[in-house]
Amino acid sequence: MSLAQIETFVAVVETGNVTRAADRLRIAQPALSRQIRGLEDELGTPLFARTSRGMTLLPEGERFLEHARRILDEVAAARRITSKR
Amino acid sequence: MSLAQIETFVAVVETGNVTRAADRLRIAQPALSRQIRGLEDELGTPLFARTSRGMTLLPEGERFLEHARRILDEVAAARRITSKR
DNA sequence: TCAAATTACGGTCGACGTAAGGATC
DNA sequence: GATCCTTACGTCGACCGTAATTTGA
Repeated sequence: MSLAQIETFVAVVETGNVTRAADRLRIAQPALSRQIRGLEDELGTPLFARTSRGMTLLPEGERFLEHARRILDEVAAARRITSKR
Repeated sequence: MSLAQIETFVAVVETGNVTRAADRLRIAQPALSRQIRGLEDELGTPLFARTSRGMTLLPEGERFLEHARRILDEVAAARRITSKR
């Protein structure tokens, strides 16, 4: 699991769509698609249902999302340890 | 910043020593040393003081450590979303 | 047939390990 | 001189982007 995968996951959740998530993160769709796939493989369960309109969260994805957001928040805070005051 | 760097950082804090941290994580010392250096470079501040006995945390390192532990805890929890019940 | 995701494929860049180098006691 | 950490250097694997393929409305 990588921070890039977690950021990607959240972007897909928020855009509902791999294409728009890729635009937002400025990387190509296939790279993003592979990151999601790799994450699901590692967890051993799908996080999204693929529809013809895009990706929608499954219950496992909802649970993962809670942790993902906390991780990204903590990472952002960790980056700021130096700029306090 | 990567999860590997964060894990490495915590291992160095807990062992007080790059050599023992490398043993614990089963990677070579230079790789571990580079991860710490890269982390410090990215943050723009040293996290450890280098002594002849090993590495001791600086105040910035103490602050980083709080976030690092929460990140690793959340990652562990995120990995477990699938094994609930 | 359009819009979406995925798979194939080749290239590049990062990160590793071994080995050598410094520094401190 | 022993015990740390760091720098040098060559190699290999992971990940990216372009292009082709697949799937569904």
